[in-house]
Amino acid sequence: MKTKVFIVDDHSMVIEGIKSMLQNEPHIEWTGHADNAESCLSFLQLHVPHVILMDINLPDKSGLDLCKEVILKYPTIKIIGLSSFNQLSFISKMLENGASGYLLKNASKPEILLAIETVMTRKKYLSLEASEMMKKKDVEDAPTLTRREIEVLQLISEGYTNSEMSEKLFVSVTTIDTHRKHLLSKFNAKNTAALIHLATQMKFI
Amino acid sequence: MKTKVFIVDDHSMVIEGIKSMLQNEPHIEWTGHADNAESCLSFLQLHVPHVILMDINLPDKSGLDLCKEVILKYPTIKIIGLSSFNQLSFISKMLENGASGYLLKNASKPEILLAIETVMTRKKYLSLEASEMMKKKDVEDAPTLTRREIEVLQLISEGYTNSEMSEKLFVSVTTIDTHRKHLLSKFNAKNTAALIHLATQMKFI
DNA sequence: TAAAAAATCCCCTAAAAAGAGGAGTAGAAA
DNA sequence: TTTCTACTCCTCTTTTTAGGGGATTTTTTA
Repeated sequence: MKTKVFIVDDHSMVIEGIKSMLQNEPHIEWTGHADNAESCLSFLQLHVPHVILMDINLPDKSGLDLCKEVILKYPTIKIIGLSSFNQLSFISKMLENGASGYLLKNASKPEILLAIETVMTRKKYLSLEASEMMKKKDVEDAPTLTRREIEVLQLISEGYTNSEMSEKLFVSVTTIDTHRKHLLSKFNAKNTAALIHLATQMKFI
Repeated sequence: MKTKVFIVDDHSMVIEGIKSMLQNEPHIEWTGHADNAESCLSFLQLHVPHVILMDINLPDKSGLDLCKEVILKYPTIKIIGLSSFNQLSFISKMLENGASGYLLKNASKPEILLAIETVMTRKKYLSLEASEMMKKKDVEDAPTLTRREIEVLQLISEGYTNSEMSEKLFVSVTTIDTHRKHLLSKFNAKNTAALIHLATQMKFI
């Protein structure tokens, strides 16, 4: 079965570029294109593709809103967000709004084909660059920890209590307590639970 | 410039399959194949390809060792590990030994092309399945949580105390306490810190 | 519809963590 | 040489969590 692909983008260059890449692919059927949200929606009333490659910046409506709308009306359609920018906020919003994938506009032919193939099997596809972005997320505002703090943090996450740590590290319980307080304030965490959650997400542990 | 690709695998079916997929690709030059480590190494003395697709299980030597050896002698060569198994230990060892990528033998044509393209630009490529594996790790022994438990778990990780949660969820503090106890026992965690650490790693939160 | 699972509520005690202070020492960097 | 940072140690009080029970009422689901 051929995968029916549709594209919405207001730059004809992008449309032509991708079209020429996909045109001769045996497993792809090019169903058409639209250069704005309005005409995309009217096309969908006549014909429902499997996959829509959707620009995030459209003239009449943001791709984010269009994405939400399309998914609501046609839940089977897989949407792959297209953008020139590798901005985290775009990527995550697009996925929140129901998109199955995200590609940069300079994506290569094999990458586009892989993305289409991947979303068709009910999986998500993020471009390498995009998934890198998703990974780092909060690494920006990660605090700077001292050697001892990292050590204590690690032990806390393993379930050690203060007194157990003090024995393990040959220091007083109050010392451990101090490190712990410093960790809480550096991470701006209300308590241990929040601390460990943040620290784990930020890959400290 | 064409990318010179070489393959080492003792199954001729795999070689033929991949060869037929890559043969007519304009950017790929098929330089040949070997069915064991020995003949691979002697081929490399005559001709250095850009990319080697390397099986992990070879008759005379493990792909892991061959990988290390090739990288040592020819540091410019990019190696993509091939395996039928999606085993975490293989994947990580292959990468430790200098490989630039990892593909399952049932990889599709676009995925192979993308992998080659990706490693050629000095980046790493892991198959979707492989990178999923790298992510989830311990998901196997993840406990089954109830709706309420997940809800409470989430709030704990955000730093809520029992009394705060009881207000938020309109239940008694003792109820929250019970959910908490169940969480600790389900995760086999000694305390909240260990609980949140495990739950975060297992992507519950 | 009956049994199982989930969610709710309660008791008690002990242990651990949080919050608020202050303070001395060794070593590195300015 | 001074200043800064990391590491260490302390007291005291309050809050929160853990560990041990037990019990009732809704929902699921077989």
